[in-house]
Amino acid sequence: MARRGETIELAVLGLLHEGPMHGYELRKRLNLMLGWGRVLSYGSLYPTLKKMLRKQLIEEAATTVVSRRPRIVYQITDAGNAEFQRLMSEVGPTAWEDDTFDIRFAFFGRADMETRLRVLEGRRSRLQERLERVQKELAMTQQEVDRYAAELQRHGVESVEREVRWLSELINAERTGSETTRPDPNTTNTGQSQG
Amino acid sequence: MARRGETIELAVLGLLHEGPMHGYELRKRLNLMLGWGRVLSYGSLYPTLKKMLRKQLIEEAATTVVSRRPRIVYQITDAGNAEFQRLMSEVGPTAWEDDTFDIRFAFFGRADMETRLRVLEGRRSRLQERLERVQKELAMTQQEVDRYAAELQRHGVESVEREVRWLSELINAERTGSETTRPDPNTTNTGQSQG
DNA sequence: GTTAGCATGTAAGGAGTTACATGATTTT
DNA sequence: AAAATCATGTAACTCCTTACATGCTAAC
Repeated sequence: MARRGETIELAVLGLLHEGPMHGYELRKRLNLMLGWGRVLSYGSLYPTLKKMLRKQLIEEAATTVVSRRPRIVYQITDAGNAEFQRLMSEVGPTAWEDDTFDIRFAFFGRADMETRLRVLEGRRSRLQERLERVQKELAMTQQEVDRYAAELQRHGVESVEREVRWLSELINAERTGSETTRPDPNTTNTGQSQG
Repeated sequence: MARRGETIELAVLGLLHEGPMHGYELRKRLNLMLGWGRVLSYGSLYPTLKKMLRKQLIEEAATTVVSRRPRIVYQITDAGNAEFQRLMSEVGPTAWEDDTFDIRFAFFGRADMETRLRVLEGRRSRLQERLERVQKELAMTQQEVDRYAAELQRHGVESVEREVRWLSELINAERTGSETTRPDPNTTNTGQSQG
């Protein structure tokens, strides 16, 4: 079973799928990819790379160009590929928590449809359970909630509901095989200058 | 400067504002309040309560009814009130990260408008910076992104834009003093004890 | 009278950040 | 030549979770 710490490993394996990369670049790509929350630190990445080297999930690539800069370029091994597939198709809580779901989703292109559907549906079920639980408890604890606390609740519920709809669209798209998730290019966003 | 760990303390202080409570109840309320991410564990809460006792931010309340159950009821002290105000009005990164922003927002009813605006605007600026940074890097790294990775990006941007709009509405409501959600008769600041 | 849930705690350990330390190379 | 950024790494520390340990009380 995947411990939480394997999230970084999965991300590294997924990125190295695209081709050899060195640590610094991995960090940049990773932060861009999941930049909506935390930022991955060197103190976390480099030890992980060392560990993955030991486990032979990755290996140092032969330097093609004679060192412009002293850097260690990593590439994925066969064992690494196998581990990537194993982690991607894994079910259970670790697969649909916020962070780890995002990583998995980003690498969906390398997974088969069965896996994609399993992860998407698992995530959706989990969010729906959260919604039900909160709404039940909310109904039970019918206390005079403060205005701001109530607004936070409302906003939270709305966000999760939106996420559920997004997942449903994706699941539908997978099932029908239709490529385009959104046919209309003019959705209501494009952040106007709000003052 | 507030370390990250003071988030739980802030939450406890905010909840105890409503009245004395014991640990088990605090945990339930907290998990309901910020149930959208992690769940607070006992191993985290109880040591924090002990620590807060030592710092005299809270104290054991005299048991009014002779113990139905053996439980320790805590209530907030004057020092705790002061600390609560200090934490609420604190600026800087710790105030507008995801988790800690939610807590602060939930207790806005106990903060003055100046503080509320500062926190809301700080949070909005931060999200806008993220958006700009990501979109700039996205434009720079004009690589052929995989379909799923692109969809994840799009969804992420959309979510943050939505959050920014939400914050803008709230800021506007604060400024005009209009209470769009409901006309709440009295949510006066400077938390009144109920006893 | 036994199960389920209330209630409080501790010990061990995981996961990751911060701060530190070092040096090369590109840009100004 | 200086500053910025690229690039790698380590040590200490923080925060929190998991798992364990204990016992009460309400309900069936």
